[in-house]
Amino acid sequence: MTKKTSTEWHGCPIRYGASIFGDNWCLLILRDLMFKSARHYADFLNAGEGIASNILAARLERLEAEGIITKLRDPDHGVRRIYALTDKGLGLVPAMLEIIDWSETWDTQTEVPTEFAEALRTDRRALAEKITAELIAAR
Amino acid sequence: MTKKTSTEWHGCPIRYGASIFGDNWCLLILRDLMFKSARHYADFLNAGEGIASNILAARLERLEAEGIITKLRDPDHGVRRIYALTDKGLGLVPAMLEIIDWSETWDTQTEVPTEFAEALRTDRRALAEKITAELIAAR
DNA sequence: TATTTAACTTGCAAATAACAAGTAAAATAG
DNA sequence: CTATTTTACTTGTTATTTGCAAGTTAAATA
Repeated sequence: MTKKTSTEWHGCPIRYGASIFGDNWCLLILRDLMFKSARHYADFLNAGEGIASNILAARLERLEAEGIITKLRDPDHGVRRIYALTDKGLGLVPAMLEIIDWSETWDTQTEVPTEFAEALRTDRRALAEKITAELIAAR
Repeated sequence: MTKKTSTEWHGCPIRYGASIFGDNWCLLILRDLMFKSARHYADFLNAGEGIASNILAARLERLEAEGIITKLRDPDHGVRRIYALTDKGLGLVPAMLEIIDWSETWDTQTEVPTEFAEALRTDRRALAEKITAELIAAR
């Protein structure tokens, strides 16, 4: 039996992962960063999910503190900040793709573009690398 | 650019996934089911994370309502219930493995057994299938 | 110099979680 | 066959978090 014992798994990876992944708003912010080209505060605020401004600020701060995103001045517009995924944040792309695949498989309401679903099924690693490369190019 | 538009991604897979994955306690319950052979209410309650009994009951109900777990009488002990992953729940094993891998990679505190980490890196699909097969055999 | 833009902050009401204790049904012990 | 224990919850209360509406601040544009 593949089994955890409390000694073998002392620093539990799921518990750590849950500190970021186990939060509804963090997941949606990461989605916007990865798949919706969100970069500015207002992008997340107006992403259509209805996140409150104080909650958004708190989550961005948490993600930054965890080293998952960076917050930098926008050189084109000094009052703006640009939020971007760090390498650690980009490391979550494969996990996100798994969740997308799972939702597509099991939730009838979920509608993923055919092209994307196809890429997910046929060459997931390539898709992850493509998305990652694009995000690196854009930052 | 790989990009979501609101029309193409109407039933958003991340939003759906977040309804289960985006919850700390749900993630830990799924972990216990997948990797710690948890089956009974008390197993989750005493998993060491300190979940409150009312919260546990609420989460188990939600997971059951979402079709991710089943709740059945224990034939050996009528007052007991056995909680087990459905096929839909088993479908989350790969996503969980991605999170484990990510935590192992990026969190210094996380300690995954060497054998497990090795299997994760060399043959992830095989590992997912092995875990899934074991869980099916046990239910 | 005055207004607007963009990123937050603040204060408060409502919802959710955590804590401690209690209940109910079935099993075991005497 | 009755009394105790086991197991899975529920209930009531307090603490924490969220959601909402409005306000603040710094930089850009008019």
